[in-house]
Amino acid sequence: MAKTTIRDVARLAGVSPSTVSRSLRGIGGLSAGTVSRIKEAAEHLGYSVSPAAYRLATGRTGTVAVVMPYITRWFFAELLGGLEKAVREGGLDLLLYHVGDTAMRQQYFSSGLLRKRVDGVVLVTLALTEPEVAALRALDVPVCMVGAAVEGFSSIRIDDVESARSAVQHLVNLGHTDIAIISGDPHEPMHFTVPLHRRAGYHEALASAGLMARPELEAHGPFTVEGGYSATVKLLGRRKLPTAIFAECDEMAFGALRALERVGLRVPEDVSVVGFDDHPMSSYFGLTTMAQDVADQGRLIGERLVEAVMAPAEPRPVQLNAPTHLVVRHTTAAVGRRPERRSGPAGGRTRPSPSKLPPGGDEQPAGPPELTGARQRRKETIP
Amino acid sequence: MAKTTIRDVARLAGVSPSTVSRSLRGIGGLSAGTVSRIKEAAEHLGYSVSPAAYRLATGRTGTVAVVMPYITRWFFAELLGGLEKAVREGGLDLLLYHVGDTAMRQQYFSSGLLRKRVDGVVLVTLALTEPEVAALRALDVPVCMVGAAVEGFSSIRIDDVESARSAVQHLVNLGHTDIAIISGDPHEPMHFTVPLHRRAGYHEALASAGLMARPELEAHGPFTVEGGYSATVKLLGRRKLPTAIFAECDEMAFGALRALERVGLRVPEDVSVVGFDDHPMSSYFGLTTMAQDVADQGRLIGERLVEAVMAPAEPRPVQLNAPTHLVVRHTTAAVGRRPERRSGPAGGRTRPSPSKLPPGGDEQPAGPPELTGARQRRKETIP
DNA sequence: CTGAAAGCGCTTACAG
DNA sequence: CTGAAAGCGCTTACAG
Repeated sequence: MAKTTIRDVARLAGVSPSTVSRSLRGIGGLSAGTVSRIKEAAEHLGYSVSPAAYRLATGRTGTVAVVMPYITRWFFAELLGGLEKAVREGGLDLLLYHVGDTAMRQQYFSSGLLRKRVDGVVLVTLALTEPEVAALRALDVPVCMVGAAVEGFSSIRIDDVESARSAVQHLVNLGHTDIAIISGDPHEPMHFTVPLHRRAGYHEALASAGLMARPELEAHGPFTVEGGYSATVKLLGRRKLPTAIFAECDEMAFGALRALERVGLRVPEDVSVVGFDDHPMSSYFGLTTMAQDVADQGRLIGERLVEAVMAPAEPRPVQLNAPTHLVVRHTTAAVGRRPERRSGPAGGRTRPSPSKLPPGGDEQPAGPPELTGARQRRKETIP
Repeated sequence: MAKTTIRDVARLAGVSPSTVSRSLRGIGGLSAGTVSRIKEAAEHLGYSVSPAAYRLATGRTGTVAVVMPYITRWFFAELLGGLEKAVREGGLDLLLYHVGDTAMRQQYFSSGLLRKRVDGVVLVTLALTEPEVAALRALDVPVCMVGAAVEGFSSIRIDDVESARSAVQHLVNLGHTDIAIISGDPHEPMHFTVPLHRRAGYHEALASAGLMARPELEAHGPFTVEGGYSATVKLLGRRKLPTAIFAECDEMAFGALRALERVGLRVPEDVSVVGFDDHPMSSYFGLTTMAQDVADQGRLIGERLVEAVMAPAEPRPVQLNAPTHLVVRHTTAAVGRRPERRSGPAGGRTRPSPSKLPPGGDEQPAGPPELTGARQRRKETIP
């Protein structure tokens, strides 16, 4: 059954293989009788074209590659979901490539692993070097980018700078002046641009409010809960305590909330927190955040790629801009709402001892475990 | 450059194409000089074999398919990460297929979309029907399963029944007798077996403790935060309130914690909660849970598939068993630790009014937003 | 409207 | 140890 060839179908239908081929691809004006006879024969034999032969004959693979630096992180899984849907609905197969570090990048780009293998590629949040761009161009297939843009390639992205600026502006509007940022490591080897841009937006907001950017208000770590936790721990160990924290992604914000909780700082009374993404768990935390629709970005760029792959002539690249919007929940509040800080300009607040800060792991002091509690209050804050 | 063929290499190296082919595949005893000359020529021309031609000539695709019903949910994203790594290290490509509903299943299995397209397949948590199994066998390639087992296919899975039983036994050991379960919908159309098995384990634990299974202690929803939230809301709207809840996955447990919080029930004082999976955010919640290493399962079955695909003769299928272990944190406690419930066997507890339960969405009453607070207490419960 | 033939770029017995 | 040739299963000008 799986071995049925176009010749078998031709024989059974009493026509030549070329006719079968044309008929199957719906080409040319075949007589209706012939067409239905062929269709029947093909059905009867359970025939399906050999992708390998088709590829060799036409040069088209019917496949696109998705290349991303993470798979399990929320943003990437979400994007992959949207992409897969669009790509499959477009009738193409999706090849998944994970490039987690610079060594893997080498492999993928310079050694041309994608060559002759795909009809299109989408790169996710990868900041391409010149040689990488050149290698991609040499592939001579449509290339799409998510979260970055390169001349000649289609792309979709949010405005990270402006979105971050606006998130921080929300904090400024609430009267905060000591606004910290927990960001991605600006020196990590993959050179992701997202953290850079969001940090730039943070600085813009500060500057336009006439606030100084102070190094002691910046800390970084990976875009994970743990990364946000440890970055916040660093922040809390310094001389100057922030009254607000901008987290470059929600996962980091979750970690920040955890760290603040552990040292007894209340959110938003003592510290406001704003995140970025609107992760599905953010509403649980009542997290104020800059929302983006990631699955939709995947869908849109996927459709774009399908279109480019299918088109007889490659259409001009387009730069799509995905929207973001601030979702105000309950982790941000005006500075004025923290009455206990009014007692003095500088001395009215006790700094938690950094030495008491626990690591981010699982181990915790014994004592009566209580997770919820605080009924009256919390009942109104968490959906 | 991308158009270089084996003939070009042969010409440049001064040998025949067949020799080039052999040399490149490391076959036969070629003279060292020839080999290096060929290698040089290939390098110089930037030659890489055409996958399509290779496939057509050998019948091997160098590709495996991963078929799963979800992409973004934690378990699946995590598994995919492990799989991708193993598959790529094995030198194979990974084709991703999402089959989200029964209609898509039809497509994938009956219409033989995978035919001649892959050298192997891994199906994730799909409960295959007989025709589907037959279609898969007709593919005549190694098939691996995750979270399910079929005669003749290799598989990896945890013991869901036993693991769930053991999680619930933990609750029994703490003296709980009114133990509820929030489970996957037993009647959803995809017929996933995981919820069924975990529910069976729950019933086993109950039975062996001499406890009655009571329908009013069961509620279900999808394996998501929202699913767990709404299932718990259902639970709390009934006559009989549980003193403990077993959530079939951690995401549901998060939703349960949220719902309990909202009605002012404390965890674990009023209600104990145990989850399943050990999601990375579980330690944040101090959630007691039955842990499994999902990425490792992906890696193991991926290696197994690679091995089967590469082997000259298909090795015998193996059934791998992945371990689980209970991680006790702070959402479970002995019944005796809830002093306020001692006042009376049945009347000592106020049931929260179900009418006050809000929907799972984002909207919440205004009022002073407070997320953390309860400093002294919480600081000891959350890592 | 339909066939016969060449060609896509490899691999692999088969000869030498 | 190395070539020449057939074949993998399609598609597509090229004839008719």
